[in-house]
Amino acid sequence: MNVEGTLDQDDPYVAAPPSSRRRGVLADEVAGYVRQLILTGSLRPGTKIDQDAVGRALDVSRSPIREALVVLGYEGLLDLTPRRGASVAHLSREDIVDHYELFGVVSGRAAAMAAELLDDDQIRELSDLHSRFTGDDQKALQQLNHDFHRVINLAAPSRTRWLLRHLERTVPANYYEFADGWNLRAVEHHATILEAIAGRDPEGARRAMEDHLHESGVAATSELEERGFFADPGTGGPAGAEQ
Amino acid sequence: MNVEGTLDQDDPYVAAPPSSRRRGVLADEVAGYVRQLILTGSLRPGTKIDQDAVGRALDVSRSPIREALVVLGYEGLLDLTPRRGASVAHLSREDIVDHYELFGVVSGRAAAMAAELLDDDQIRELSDLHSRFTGDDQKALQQLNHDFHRVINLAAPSRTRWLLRHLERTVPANYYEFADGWNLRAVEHHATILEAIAGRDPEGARRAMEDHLHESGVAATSELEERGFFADPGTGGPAGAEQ
DNA sequence: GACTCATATTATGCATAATGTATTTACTAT
DNA sequence: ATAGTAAATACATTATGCATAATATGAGTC
Repeated sequence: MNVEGTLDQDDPYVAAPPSSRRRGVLADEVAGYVRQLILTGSLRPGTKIDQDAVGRALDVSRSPIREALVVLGYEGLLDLTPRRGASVAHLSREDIVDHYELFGVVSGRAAAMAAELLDDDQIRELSDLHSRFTGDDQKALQQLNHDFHRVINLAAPSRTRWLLRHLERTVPANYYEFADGWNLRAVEHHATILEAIAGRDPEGARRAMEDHLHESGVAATSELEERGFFADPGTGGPAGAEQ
Repeated sequence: MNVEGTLDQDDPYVAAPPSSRRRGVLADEVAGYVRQLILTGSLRPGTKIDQDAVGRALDVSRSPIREALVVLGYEGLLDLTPRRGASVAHLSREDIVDHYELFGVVSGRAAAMAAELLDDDQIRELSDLHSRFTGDDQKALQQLNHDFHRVINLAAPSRTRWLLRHLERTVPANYYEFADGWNLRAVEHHATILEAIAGRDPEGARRAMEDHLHESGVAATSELEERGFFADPGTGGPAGAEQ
């Protein structure tokens, strides 16, 4: 049927990444691929995932695809229905905000522990990372931001770090977060957090971190809004039209 | 069920459930099965998962097993190494305590929202569930406990509920929790929580819930301790004895 | 013309086979 | 005897085939 040219209309499964062909992580690649499609809005909420189409796009079989779908289901990005396959979950603005709020209370816990447990070397490292947080290079900023939080999270026990990784992965925004003037706000927030930690003020650090994540959620939501991520077909629209 | 005889060394993959043969949920069954083996201590930390053995025990093929292992990996119960399969994660006392602490901050958030948002009917239902929390029937107590928390969590947004389900599933203790005098303590805790919610006191509800989960963690840890769940050589270190 | 039921088609889920990689074992050379 | 290397084995991972549930299509009836 679809030899190759018949994907013009609406076939979101287009980009066929380089055939890394490295075994053992195919499922991860597939998960990343589908995650991107979802978080960038290429796959709209409610859309069914066509396993064969994914397989064709990435040139892999259904085994790794299946594992990837299970993972994305656990991340909350897909709804898995037993004999009906997977479909893109409906993520509302409230869900995004809530997600960041959760991120906030867990990160806040880590920050409070950091204020008590980090040694002077680590605080110096934190300060150093903070001072380098300038420029326009999105990739670099993202890396610095990641490292900054990483040093803080080192003070938390492993289970907390595990949950933070989990929450971080599932956030639909990491990709665009530092657009506009957001990085300026982030620097201010980081300064407040750093100050509280250096001042050995656990509750202050917790509050600062919670605020930071809260505002991150607001920023992420409006960013996603602009990208048309919440493109409801409107509850008014009848159901028969979507593909 | 199957936990009694020689399950330590030889072949932990003993119980072969009836061949339900119902499609679409095989992976869930496998996940539940392996989860039980881990949480009951039949599979010790560091043990490699023998996929063929699981397949033989449950009479299923590799596909659903693989999906189950991916899930358990995401739950933190298994360590998945790319080309080296899955092995049981090392869960320390600190991990368990930490897990309940996380459970606490998220549940606390839900409880605080419940104090603000639950209507009178729901509070009555909560009170009713609470008053029925007596007797010795473990199953019934577990169900009542579950319902009690469920009503509270209804006040939280869906993402929070999702995370709570996630955290609940991963707790190595649900199975034995109400042993000993723990249910008496739980009743007291629930009374305090209920009081705060009925009194429209968000912060009180949060604190009460966090305390509840904290003590749950302590109880769970000692319960697991008694069952020999932490049967590693002391915190010192697992020298190269394990396989 | 709308609805119901039967049939055909599609796609999901599981089993099995094939493939490649890590690990162990055997052998040789120093 | 030991270290290094190469063959062999075991096993994780991916691909493919097949049975079945779900969905779409069309005929027949009210």
